[in-house]
Amino acid sequence: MPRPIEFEPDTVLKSVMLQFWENGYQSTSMRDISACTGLQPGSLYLAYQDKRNLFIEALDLYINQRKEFIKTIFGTDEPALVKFRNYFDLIVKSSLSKDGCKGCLMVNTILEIPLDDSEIKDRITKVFHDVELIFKKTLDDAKREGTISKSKDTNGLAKLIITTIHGIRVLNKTRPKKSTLEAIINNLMSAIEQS
Amino acid sequence: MPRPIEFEPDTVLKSVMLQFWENGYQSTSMRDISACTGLQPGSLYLAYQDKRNLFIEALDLYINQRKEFIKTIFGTDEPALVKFRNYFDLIVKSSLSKDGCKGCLMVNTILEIPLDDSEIKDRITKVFHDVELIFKKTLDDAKREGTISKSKDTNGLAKLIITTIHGIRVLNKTRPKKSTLEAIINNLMSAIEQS
DNA sequence: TCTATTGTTGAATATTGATTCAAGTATTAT
DNA sequence: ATAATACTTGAATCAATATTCAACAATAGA
Repeated sequence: MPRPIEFEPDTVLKSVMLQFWENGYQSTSMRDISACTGLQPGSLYLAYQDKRNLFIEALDLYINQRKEFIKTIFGTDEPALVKFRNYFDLIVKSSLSKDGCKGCLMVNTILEIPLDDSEIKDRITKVFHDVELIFKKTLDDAKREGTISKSKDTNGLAKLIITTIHGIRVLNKTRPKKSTLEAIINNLMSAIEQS
Repeated sequence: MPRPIEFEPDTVLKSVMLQFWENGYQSTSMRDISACTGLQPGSLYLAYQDKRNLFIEALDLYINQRKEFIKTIFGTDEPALVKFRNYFDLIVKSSLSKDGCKGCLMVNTILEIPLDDSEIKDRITKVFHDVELIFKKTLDDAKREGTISKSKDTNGLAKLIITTIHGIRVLNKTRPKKSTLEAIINNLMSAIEQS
């Protein structure tokens, strides 16, 4: 009976996500969103309630993409240290790409949102924690494979790794050179492998 | 001849800086600034031209405070590795304080400002670079003191350290536990000292 | 005391923002 | 075809924003 939707939800949400990623939450106006999606305010509000909710849906899309990305790297049966090397190489590669300066939407968001918006903050914090856990498990694998010392604090090392990744996302805003990123990664890899 | 200024510029600029630090550039309105300083719009605009310029002056105040902080730690004649330990301890301490979740105004800002605002971006990038250089020199001191291996890549290690600090500033938004921060720092210290 | 100069006030302005809504439109079941 | 339903349109609304300005006030030199 009803009139069918004219836009493709996946396409629209992706455009919205890219817009928020590039300009941040506050600096993206509903008019920008109207422009980049081709949807009029009425359609946007009917489909997504309000700006904040639209943002959350866009953020979720980003988060799911990231989770997929992590899974494709750490879900393989490669040696643990190779997984890290592959992951770091891709981080460097994306950092150097045209869009590298956009950083990470989760990192950008957690710094931008008001301190009291715990819904969004908790969503992002949870992802950080999940990723950290994947790092820890992979480091434990490395122990079992005999490629890192049994005495390593894999828990703390996992925390250092994700913290460094966050730091690189900050650094990306300054358009770092390839040699800079590689130096960071090489020293981080040394910290993982050493002793 | 002229009527003298009624407010204390240092006090006003400090209030403004704290406001921007807590809420970010976009989320701080001129009305907020009027409220937190007690100055009326007319006075603010006469003294500081516009919001962006006021922000830059507040940012400069923050930057100078940070430079002082770094100088008090790395300008001493303590052993190089003790300087780093002292610095990290203070980072942890401030991260755990009530205001720790505010992060670092420079990090917050470089993520929030539009990608094309190179004046502010370059100002912050330069500070990051200066700090990195202090780290590198201190690491070179450590080599001379014989507390780290001569084969260490002090340049890259300095980059890893500042990147980790940036990462901690991101992490601070998630209200990390003391043990988390200490684990990161301990593993970073290991990376500095090892082999 | 008077005047030139600069600081202060807070209401007014002009712009932009998110959001709403009345009117129109496309579909499908009848 | 028609009715019922849900989507689309884009102008209208309402609040908030940065900024300006005319009136007033305080100082210091004459």
